[in-house]
Amino acid sequence: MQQAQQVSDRRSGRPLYREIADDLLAGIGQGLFPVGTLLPGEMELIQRYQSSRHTVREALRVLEDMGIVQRQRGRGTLVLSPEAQPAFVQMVKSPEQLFSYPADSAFRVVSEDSVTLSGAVAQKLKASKGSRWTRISGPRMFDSGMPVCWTDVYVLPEYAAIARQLGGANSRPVYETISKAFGEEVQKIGIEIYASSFEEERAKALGVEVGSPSLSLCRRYHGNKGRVFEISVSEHPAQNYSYSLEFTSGWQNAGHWSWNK
Amino acid sequence: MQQAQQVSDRRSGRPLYREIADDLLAGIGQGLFPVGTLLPGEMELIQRYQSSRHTVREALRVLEDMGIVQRQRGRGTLVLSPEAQPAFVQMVKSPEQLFSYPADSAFRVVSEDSVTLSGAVAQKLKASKGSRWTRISGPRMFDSGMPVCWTDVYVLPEYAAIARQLGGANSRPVYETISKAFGEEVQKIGIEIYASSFEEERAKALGVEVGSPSLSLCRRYHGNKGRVFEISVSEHPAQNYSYSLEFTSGWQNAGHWSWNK
DNA sequence: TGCGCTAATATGTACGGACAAGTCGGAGTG
DNA sequence: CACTCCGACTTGTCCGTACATATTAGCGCA
Repeated sequence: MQQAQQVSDRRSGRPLYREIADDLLAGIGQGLFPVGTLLPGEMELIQRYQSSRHTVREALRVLEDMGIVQRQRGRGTLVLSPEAQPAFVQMVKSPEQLFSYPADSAFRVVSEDSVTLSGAVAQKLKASKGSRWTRISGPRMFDSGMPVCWTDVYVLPEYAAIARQLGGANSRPVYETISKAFGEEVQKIGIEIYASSFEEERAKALGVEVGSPSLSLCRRYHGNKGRVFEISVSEHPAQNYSYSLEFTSGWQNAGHWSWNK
Repeated sequence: MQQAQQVSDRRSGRPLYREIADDLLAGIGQGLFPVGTLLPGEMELIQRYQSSRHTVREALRVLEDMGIVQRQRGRGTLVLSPEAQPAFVQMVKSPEQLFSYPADSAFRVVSEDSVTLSGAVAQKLKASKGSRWTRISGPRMFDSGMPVCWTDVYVLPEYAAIARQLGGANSRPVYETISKAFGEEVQKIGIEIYASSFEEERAKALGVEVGSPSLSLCRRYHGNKGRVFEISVSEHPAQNYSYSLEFTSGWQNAGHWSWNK
């Protein structure tokens, strides 16, 4: 069936380049073109499918956009993955949207200290036990006086200086402040969401009942070489905070970045 | 500068189609082609840049992959966004991973009834007040007896029949069962996460303390024409459940889905 | 006014050709 | 044996053409 000299009847209503892509995909899935090997060259595919180079390249482009293959000039088309990976993708225009802190709220720094992570905290932050961080803590309140959350921000000791730039008039996210000051480019953000309940001290600071449910978000920011340079933990009163996401059906894709040297 | 008769010198080392894409991008950013309007047609761009249709289309394809424009046969190229949007993208290979329910757990249906949404519930589900749904409720437990969560699944009345296929041996997600049985293709999934505390009835069913914190997830599944066909609400005991996400810097992309009817 | 048909226009698909540029192995040379 | 260079091969870029198909506006007609 697959790899026939010609792709079936051509009355399917599907474009030829899609038929070819499907056929190649099936061939990859069946092990005709194992992962890690090179696909037949364009010229060979042209003969195989009795088609034009343009059409064959269009088919290969589809596979590339799906993340199935990777093409490289002068070398060939490398098989990366055995099957189509329809992916649900969430889009966030900027890391800022991962915060979604209300604009009419402000962060107030109440403490800044240097800490060495104990086992329990290290596990919660997914950081290595014994590592040293500068911790900046305080509540975020609406201008109206309503509490937004309590936040603990952990940054690398060498970035401790940014503590003085936070709070008050500066409503920019911490990662952005660090990014500008030290040239860290955010490459990845990990978020963990869990529920808990407020212990006494923080409940008092936010003016909520002790033991009332809280929604906590732990965000880990990876910088230039994948190194985690900031971890923040925010604890929100449950009744006025929720976190929403939206995923859209699509393909994974890796394309159109600047290969140019 | 932008929209010159020819794109600068062509000695930049960058491919012509990228130069054209950059030029169009600059034009969009400067308001020459406002968001919501149509870009000049391919033929006009060919004249403008003194290039071939193939090259112009390649440039437009770049913009489309970046999410800047959307192309539509017979209509034109619509400007969607004013600028390149390096986006943080979360990839989930399949909607199934949005569940991440442990394999060694099972859903037990304890009730199935037809409900008309009251204002409060409708607001929580983000559905219209007064709309009718079939609600399937029950706990999900580990094989060991530990509670995973309590789940309320709301499906369109015409899909009520799937209730009989749930629970017990069928550990597949509800959306998948509906998808197969009725041909709904999941196009979008919205998730809202919030914290709450267990009320008596469910606390008893799951064997947790009344009033203990819970992590709740409300998932809304959009089907063929964007219509919501399933809403599920899961309430997890906080101490043994967290939700984690990972975002990677990349391009937003929307391509190669099956437009085919 | 409202409807349906038609023509113009836009993008999608598919064919053809040519040259550029990167990769890799083998022939040739020291 | 190690190194360089060259040529074969592969994908990238770019040009040309033709026809298919979806959309829309406008015309004609009831």
